[in-house]
Amino acid sequence: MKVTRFAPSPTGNLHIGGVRTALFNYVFSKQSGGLFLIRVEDTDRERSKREYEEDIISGLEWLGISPDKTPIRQSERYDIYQRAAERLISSGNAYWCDCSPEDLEEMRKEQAALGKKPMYDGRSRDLGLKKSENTVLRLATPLEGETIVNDLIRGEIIFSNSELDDLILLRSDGTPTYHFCNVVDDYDQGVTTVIRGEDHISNTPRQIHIQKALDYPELEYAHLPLVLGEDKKRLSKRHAATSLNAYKEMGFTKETIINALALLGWSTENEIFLMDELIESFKLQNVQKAAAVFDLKRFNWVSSQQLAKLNDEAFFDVIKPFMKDEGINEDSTNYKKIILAMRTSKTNLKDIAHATRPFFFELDGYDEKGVSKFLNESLETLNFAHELLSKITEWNETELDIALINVRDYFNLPIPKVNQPMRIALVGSTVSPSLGLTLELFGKEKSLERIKKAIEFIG
RNA sequence: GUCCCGUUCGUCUAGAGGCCUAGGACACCGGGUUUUCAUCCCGGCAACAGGGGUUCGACUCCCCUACGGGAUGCCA
Repeated sequence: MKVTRFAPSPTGNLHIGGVRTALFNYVFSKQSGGLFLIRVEDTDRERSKREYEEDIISGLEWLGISPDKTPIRQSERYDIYQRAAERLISSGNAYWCDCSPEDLEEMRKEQAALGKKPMYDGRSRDLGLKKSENTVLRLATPLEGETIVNDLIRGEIIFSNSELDDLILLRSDGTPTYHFCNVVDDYDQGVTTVIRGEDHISNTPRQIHIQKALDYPELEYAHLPLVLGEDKKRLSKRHAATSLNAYKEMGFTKETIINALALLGWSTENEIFLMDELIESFKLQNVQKAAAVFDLKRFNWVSSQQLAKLNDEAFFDVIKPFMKDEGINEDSTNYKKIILAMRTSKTNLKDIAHATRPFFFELDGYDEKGVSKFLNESLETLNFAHELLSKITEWNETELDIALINVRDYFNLPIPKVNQPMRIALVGSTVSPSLGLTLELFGKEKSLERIKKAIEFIG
């Protein structure tokens, strides 16, 4: 049974890369029948905000990535870190250091000048300093030997201990640092497997040192490849929308987002799947080592496939908020029929909802190309169609199709010559569902009115 | 600078030494179906970063180089 956790710092909205990390953690734990936990790493008091924390947790909740226990918040656990620090001090694994930031700055400069790796040289280590106003607590890390990280995705990664310096556990204001809290909390929460971004690889040996000093058991690690933008730089606002909310607002369903994100760095035979299928087939060992470029086109494709899987009622449910955004309510005439007719016209819910507008609102003009190509030469056709349609009493697709054939036959024209101008008249462009259906959806009155308007437009 | 991670079609990837004439998907291009668009179906284009080894044989193993990324913070 595996216990995993997602440990975001609430310094921004839930990021799409964060969602993927959380997803992999969730799936990995669930397939072992284990637990998925959330821990808010808000030790950076300057940048952490409660609203971000809420955004992150509710975003995951929306996706169905729910924690099995109430999320914990590091800022509320300082006494716990304090106790752990005291243990380290009494066991001789940590010591107080009074070097000022300026001292350290200078030290680094000197080392850099000599072509060495800038790092704290441990000068206070054996001074036996007491805690005072400007002291930080540092971990006494092994000077020799090596630390091996056994990564579930990458295999063994070996670090020479001489590369690592004595990291700060408690700042001079007494607050604990990231590495320290992270290790204490993973232990406290009973985490077995740490799945996180690749950018944490070099942090891992440091954290292992803290673990060892505290006598904690070893953890499993898996470092996920990063998500990149088109230019192969870390995905940021410059490339595309990065927040989960943005994708939600674009009209992607949670199934789409989960599916598409799982496919970033991981693959399986059947590329379209739902959460439980993912839990069944996911293998951490199959996760890619190299970073993956985020591609919105692929997102769109997954979306079209996921939407196609939805039955009518499920589709109405997911598109409802987007219809509302367009100002279209459920009680509008032919609401459901119109949605069904337009279902496959676009790849996401927002665009589909938008595409139904001509059925609900007055046209704000005609497509120019359509006008010049079809409408201008169709005065006679439209007049005739108007006359013919006005006589129809059974206003349904079948009858209307017959009428349209009659128009075509009367003028002996190819079908598009009749249908395209009609489409322009009705929806403003040459794109619409089957014309008989389109007419049916508009209803007799509205159809005739729009054809009339088009005639007037030409005239 | 030093340490660490990585590198297969434009993109996501399959590939665990011979099954590789390197497979699939998205995108793109062409064709078909369709009253338009979309859907759907068929076809096409297109990649092992470079160089050395090891081996009878290397996309697969080793080394070097190049390139990209990360770490090197009293940020997380």
